[in-house]
Amino acid sequence: MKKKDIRILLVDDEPDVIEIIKYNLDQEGYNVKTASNGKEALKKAQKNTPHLIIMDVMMPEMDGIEACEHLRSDTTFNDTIIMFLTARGEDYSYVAAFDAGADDYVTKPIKPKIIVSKVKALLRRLKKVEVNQDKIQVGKLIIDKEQYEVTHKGKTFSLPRKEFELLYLLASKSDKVVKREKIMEIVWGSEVVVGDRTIDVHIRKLREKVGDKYFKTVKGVGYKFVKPFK
Amino acid sequence: MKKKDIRILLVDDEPDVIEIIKYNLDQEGYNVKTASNGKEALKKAQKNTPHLIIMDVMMPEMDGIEACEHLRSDTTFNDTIIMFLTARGEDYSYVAAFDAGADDYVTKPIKPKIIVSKVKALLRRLKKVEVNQDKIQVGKLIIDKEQYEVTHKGKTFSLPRKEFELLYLLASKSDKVVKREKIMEIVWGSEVVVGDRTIDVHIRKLREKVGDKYFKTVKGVGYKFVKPFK
DNA sequence: TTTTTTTTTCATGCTGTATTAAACTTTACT
DNA sequence: AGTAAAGTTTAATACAGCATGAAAAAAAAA
Repeated sequence: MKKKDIRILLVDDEPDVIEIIKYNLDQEGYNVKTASNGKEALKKAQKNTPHLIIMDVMMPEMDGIEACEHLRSDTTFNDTIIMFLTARGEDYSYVAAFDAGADDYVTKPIKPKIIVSKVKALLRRLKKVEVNQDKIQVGKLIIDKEQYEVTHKGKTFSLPRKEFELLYLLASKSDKVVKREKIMEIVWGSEVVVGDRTIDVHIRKLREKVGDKYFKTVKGVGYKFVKPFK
Repeated sequence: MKKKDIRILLVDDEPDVIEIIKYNLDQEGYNVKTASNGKEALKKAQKNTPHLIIMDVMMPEMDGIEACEHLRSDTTFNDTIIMFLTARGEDYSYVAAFDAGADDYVTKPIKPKIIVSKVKALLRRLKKVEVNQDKIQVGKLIIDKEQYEVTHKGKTFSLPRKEFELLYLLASKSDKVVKREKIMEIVWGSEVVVGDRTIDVHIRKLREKVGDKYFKTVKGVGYKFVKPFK
């Protein structure tokens, strides 16, 4: 995932704090939204599903602890990391914050360097969570068998079953030729008898929808999924 | 996972620090091992694969940063959370620690309450994966298995058993396709033989009652519960 | 029991997918 | 180059798979 695709929600009632942190995170290239209290934060979070929420504890309308509890009860935000900001010396807040489900805690005054460092560390974890065995990524192409969806250059679309399975098969053995008989066996099953042209036609569809360059035909043998740059 | 099955490795060269933290974590019921320098820590970690390592930065033999780098280069410890301890005022260490792959950072002097709180917060993620909650919230939809009730946009209503179980199954795997056979197996049980259309009809009921947008059909495969805003 | 609710089946029509046929193009080989 | 074999492409057709309405069957409630 690219930095600009990482969504951060910054919540504080003090505009100064917002400004300085936003500036530093913008510099790093993150996608930063802001809110000025817990209630607004919840709304924006619903729309946005941020990867990371940096939130002041003390705020009007709804404080950070309460907002955090709300977020933690919604599975939508299971993977959202919540980091709190607070003034020094409110020790009990530590406990309350972590009990509410916070992942991290920073005391004011803010040191931008530290915030950025922490953000990087917290997001490192995010990347690991993303891993899912049924997902193949080749260059800009992501094939997700769990969701039965394909993402190509940022656009997500679904494919008919046979087409999807054919694509998945080829991509999972990328750069290796898959023999026609093998394709037949796996995508169509060994009992079903369909003509040989059927495979061709499905390949054709994939070339249309996904991109010609990915599919190389090896005459007399089968097809090969290739990484276009290599 | 039970608390006593959560392995924590505590690394510090000062016996006093070890003692006070170990005491508090023992109280909480965690399985705590200790080491007094980085080298020893690596050895014990290899044997033990801890879930969490709490480690002093400054130590003889091998310091925490170096140990952390070693650990981070070994995929065995991909899921191990590393938390650093250090004396106050060494700001630069923050950055070094996080760059080495630390997940968290606590400054001495140690406040046991805070350590325990942080430990809980860090381990919450670990647990979440396994906890079998019987209340799911996805966006504005709350599904309560204990009450067999659903709350949607503030309105609460109950659903017939099969409908509820189907909804629960799909929502608990939201964004993932659940195959028809899987649905059949879980909602109806492997012995019962009912027609394939039965599933369709129940989906229809859910679409009527809960909202069309949540349910996506994946032809030839099954159904998928989607978060509408995404 | 009767009544109501829930679950399942069935029939129909529609949509998009899978398949085949056929004409055309490329590749491999003599 | 000439020819056969293999693959591509287009279009036409068959049909799987599902939504839908209605209604029977089963289970629960009254």
